[in-house]
Amino acid sequence: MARPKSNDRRHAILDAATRVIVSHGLSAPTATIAKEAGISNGSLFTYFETKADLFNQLYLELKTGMVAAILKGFPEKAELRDQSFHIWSNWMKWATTNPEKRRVLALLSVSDLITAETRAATVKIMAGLTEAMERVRASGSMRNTSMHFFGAIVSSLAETTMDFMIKDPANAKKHCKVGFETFWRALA
Amino acid sequence: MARPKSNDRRHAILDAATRVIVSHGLSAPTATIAKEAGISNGSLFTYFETKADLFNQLYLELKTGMVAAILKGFPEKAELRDQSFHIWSNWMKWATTNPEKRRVLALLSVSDLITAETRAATVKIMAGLTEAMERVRASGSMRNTSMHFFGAIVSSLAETTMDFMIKDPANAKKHCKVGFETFWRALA
Amino acid sequence: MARPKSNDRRHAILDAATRVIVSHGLSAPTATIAKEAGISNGSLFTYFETKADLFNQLYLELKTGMVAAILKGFPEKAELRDQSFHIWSNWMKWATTNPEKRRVLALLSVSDLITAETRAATVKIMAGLTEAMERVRASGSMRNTSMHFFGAIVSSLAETTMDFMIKDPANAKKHCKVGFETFWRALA
Amino acid sequence: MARPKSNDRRHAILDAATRVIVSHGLSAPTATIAKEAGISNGSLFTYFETKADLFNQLYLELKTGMVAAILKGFPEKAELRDQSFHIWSNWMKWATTNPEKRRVLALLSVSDLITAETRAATVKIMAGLTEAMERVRASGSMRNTSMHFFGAIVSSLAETTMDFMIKDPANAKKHCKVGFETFWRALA
DNA sequence: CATGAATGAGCGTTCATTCAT
DNA sequence: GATGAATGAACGCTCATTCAT
Repeated sequence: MARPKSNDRRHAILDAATRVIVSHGLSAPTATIAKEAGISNGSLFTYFETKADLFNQLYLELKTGMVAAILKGFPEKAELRDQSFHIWSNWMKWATTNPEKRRVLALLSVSDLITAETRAATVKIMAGLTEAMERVRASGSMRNTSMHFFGAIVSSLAETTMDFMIKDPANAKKHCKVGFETFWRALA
Repeated sequence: MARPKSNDRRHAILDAATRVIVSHGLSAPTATIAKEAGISNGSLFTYFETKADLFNQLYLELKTGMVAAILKGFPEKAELRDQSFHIWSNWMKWATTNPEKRRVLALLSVSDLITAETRAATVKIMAGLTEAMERVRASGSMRNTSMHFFGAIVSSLAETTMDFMIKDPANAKKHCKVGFETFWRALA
Repeated sequence: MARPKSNDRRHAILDAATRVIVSHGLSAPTATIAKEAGISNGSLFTYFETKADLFNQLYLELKTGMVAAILKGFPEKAELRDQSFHIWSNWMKWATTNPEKRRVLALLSVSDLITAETRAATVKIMAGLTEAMERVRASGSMRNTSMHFFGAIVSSLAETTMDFMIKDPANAKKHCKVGFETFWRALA
Repeated sequence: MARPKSNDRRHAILDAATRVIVSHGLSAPTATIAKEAGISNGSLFTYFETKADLFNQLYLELKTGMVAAILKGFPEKAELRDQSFHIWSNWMKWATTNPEKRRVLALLSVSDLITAETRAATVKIMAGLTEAMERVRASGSMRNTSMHFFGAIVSSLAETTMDFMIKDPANAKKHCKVGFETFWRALA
């Protein structure tokens, strides 16, 4: 039944890609990624048809992990502000704990290697998070604005806050708090 | 500071680069940029030492133009809210009028071709804008937060708003207003 | 002489190779041939040591089949012209009935994958046919020319005729006849 | 005005390709051809857009040269048989003098890299030769057969004869004569 | 100073063959 | 014996940069 395609290897490639992209950007050679993953250049293509395929799957993987981290332990019954803060702080924790993953996600997001299908799949992945946020929007100042716009504003505030938490870790906690308060003032 | 040879040609190249980057991304061949500028591939390198050099200068050029557009007709004596709205709407106008330039600026910003020196130079270019915003910050909810953080938050709200104005031009005016109000709520 | 393992599988591979070569040329991947034969890529190499080996055996197989078809029902006692026509028409029938096999044989013939040994083995395979033709030669205009040359001339006339019968099937019968008459005029 | 594209270099590449194809077949690496031509691998592509382009142009070049050699000194007013013999012997001379070119032409002819356009262009190149042969056909045994078929038959007899002249140079002259007589018997 | 040919390192991908399962 | 993942050399082509004209 032959050596089965190993999930470990698949993940080794994905992890290697993350590391290599951080240092070489999206133009990271597939050969470098393969070497970093401890496999031969050719083997990479038994797990991913093309470089673009690898990057699309990586994007989905990272996004999925991020959303899972954000929603972990979500307090279904808590007040809106507490629910919001839960999301906010989990998000910040994920970003500061995984700055490489965050960086790669950012690079991939603006890359034109990511297909429309992949972007569409993202919507599904984000569904849980979107739903939780929807409740904040519906009862706040932006109740007349589209969820799309609202979500984008939240994202941008969050990303900006993360940037500062990572750039200036000494004041990370403070930045986190200021960011959240700004968010709450703007959107609640 | 290095502006020898024909300035027309230099600008022709910079403009061509903008157009070509929009359609081909940052991996656009220098030869394509040269052709678009109506010069030979070799000539490009008498105006810009390397491709990275060209991109850094383009970045500065675009940023300078953007800031000038934002500050044009700034009402020195007006109330804070009006000053803020002036900046905000000029910014939006520039972005919607020059979507290509904005797109290129965004691509360059996340590119690792832009050097630390260039990023440092940006601070000077932004000085006028920063100063104007500083007054908003100092008297608002973020008076205890660094100007850096504040500026980044403003930027991110502005960029998000622009995205929607460009993506959904039918509701551009509405997006612009909602964006500004969110900004004011968050930061004033 | 090396005919281990399942002969069914061996023939499945040879048949698959014929089909795949027709559509992909001699650069057809062994993996494609294996898949077409319904086996795994690795298995192909338990039946044929190398791709070249596979192609050499295929060449011999096709040639053998062709000669058998040509000689089938050979009228040992008939007149020379009738014997000649028997060969000619059987040859044409084989070619028009098996255009794929003919095409592959042609490709293999000019390929440098076919070894000298294989080419030598061909002589044996052709022995029956050569012998039959020898009688035509010995009593005709080329009686002073080597059998080799004679055989090559016949082949080339035959191949040319086949080309036209296959390319222009509507006139196949006519081409066949014209070809034979040319042959007879030239060689008898 | 920059270094102009050199025709010498172009021909150096074409000649190098001929030599390399003879020893490596059509799968000859472009890098090997470039090195043989004494230029860098990249330079090859300033003269020929793709490998296929190079091969198509080579095909045309070789064919043109062959036809010119065949028609050289064609005796417009001679008798048909003498005209035919002129063509025949020039053809044989070209083939035996340029066995490499002939071999490459043969390989290219059956390759699927040669486009329909190139094959169409061949017809024009051959026009002079076709015309001369047309007269032989029209007055001979194949007067009721298409020129296409006739031409193909002539070609195949010629090619077969060449093979033997090259393989067995000691008897080249004899083979040449036998070949021509066979041709004349068959077609006149 | 303009031109565009020359250079050669570099990349994504393929594929015959091997070998762990 | 069958399977198919693993291997790594090989290839066509690109492109930033240099330099002869």
